[in-house]
Amino acid sequence: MNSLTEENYLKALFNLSQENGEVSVNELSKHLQIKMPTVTSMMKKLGEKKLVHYESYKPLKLTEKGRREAGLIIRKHRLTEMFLVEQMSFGWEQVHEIAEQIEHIHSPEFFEKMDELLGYPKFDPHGSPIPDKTGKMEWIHFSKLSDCKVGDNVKLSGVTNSSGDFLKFLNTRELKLGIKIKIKSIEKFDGSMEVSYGKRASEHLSGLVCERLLVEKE
Amino acid sequence: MNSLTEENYLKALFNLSQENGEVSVNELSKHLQIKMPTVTSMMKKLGEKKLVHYESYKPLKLTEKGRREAGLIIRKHRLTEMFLVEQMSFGWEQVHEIAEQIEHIHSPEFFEKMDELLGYPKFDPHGSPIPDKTGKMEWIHFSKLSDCKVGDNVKLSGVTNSSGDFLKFLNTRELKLGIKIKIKSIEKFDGSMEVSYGKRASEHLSGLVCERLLVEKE
DNA sequence: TATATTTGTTAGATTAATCTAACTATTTAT
DNA sequence: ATAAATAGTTAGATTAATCTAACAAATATA
Repeated sequence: MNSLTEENYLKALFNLSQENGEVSVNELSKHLQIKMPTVTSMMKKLGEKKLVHYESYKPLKLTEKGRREAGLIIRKHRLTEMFLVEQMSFGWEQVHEIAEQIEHIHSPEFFEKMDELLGYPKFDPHGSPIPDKTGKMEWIHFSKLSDCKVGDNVKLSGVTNSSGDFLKFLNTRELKLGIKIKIKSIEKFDGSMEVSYGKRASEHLSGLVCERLLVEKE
Repeated sequence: MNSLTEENYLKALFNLSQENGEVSVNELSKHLQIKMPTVTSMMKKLGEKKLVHYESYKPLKLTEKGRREAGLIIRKHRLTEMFLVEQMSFGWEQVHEIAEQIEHIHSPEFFEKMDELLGYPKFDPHGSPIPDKTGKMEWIHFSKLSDCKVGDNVKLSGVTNSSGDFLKFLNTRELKLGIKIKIKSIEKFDGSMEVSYGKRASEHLSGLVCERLLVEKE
């Protein structure tokens, strides 16, 4: 059994290694806001538990076992977010903080029931995939809105940032998952876009926002 | 903010002091399965935080503040049990373990929402009263079935023990809250009873079981 | 390549929560 | 009323998770 603290390290490693599979001590330290020596010693401990491949001065990598355990924590987190939105009518901007705590509950039956009540969802309210019961996660190929071209018609399918402030901003613009967006023009130097969607004929989205919106091309 | 550990001491004190308002270090130690010296030192700490009246060799008493904070934890526990039974269709024998963990979640909105979805319940699935938002709990005057007389017609309104085994036993006998029970005879020397209820014309209940069933006289 | 910067590790201290062993106070029973 | 039993406390050790200070390795830069 892993401690709550260990679970948080595993989860952070899982999330950070999404790109290249490797994470530096420094990166992990910054992400968790925990000083590097503390991270080093935890990595040694997780190394002994065969959850992380640890060697001095080498980048960190989760083992297969580590990836599985981390995936299961993230599964609990995302199922919880979905449950809060779908069954308890929370807004998608409210659920991260609560799920951050509930993901550490030890009760297979509890999450099994959530999954069942939700109809075995594949994505959470922010469009992130929910790992399966073995901790495995299908990786998805959504594009960033910022990588699209003028004239593209796309479907908003996810966000790369679940901070309350960002999601509240999207709420004010009626930007929710599933809507169709048409790109009317792109401002080269700052990456901002002029788009239309729903009842909004013309909206300006900053480069930062476009970077954070994940879309599927039709 | 109290730690999870502190919360568990507060809750235990609250539950144990239901009778006389005072608890011995020994009692608390046994209940929590934590050695007495550890309990003593935690009591000093809670004393400094003004949650407990602590004096060497004197019985322990929660302060007003301590009683409020403990009541709020128990509120979260009981709301959770109710939510698990009513909204997630768990059995009443399954919910204690899960609620034991969820009671430590810090999120007023989460429990507020539960309360609302449940229609502001006053009792949990085992018939225990749910403290209000200020941590105050109405004390209730249910009698034990074992204190009733032959011929009494009573309503089963609560249980004093929420262990899975006991509740599963009640399930097998179709004994659930709300049913009407008629006492047909009492065995003096062991306190066991012959009763009838629902479709069961004659059932034998041991003295131990009768001690644990709370009823309201008509 | 030599130096400076950044990254990572070691050593040692701190805090919370726990324990055991030894001692003291209170309560119970003869 | 004294001895025995029970309850409570003190002292000191342990473990997990954190920190700072000092040092070492790796990387970037001049």
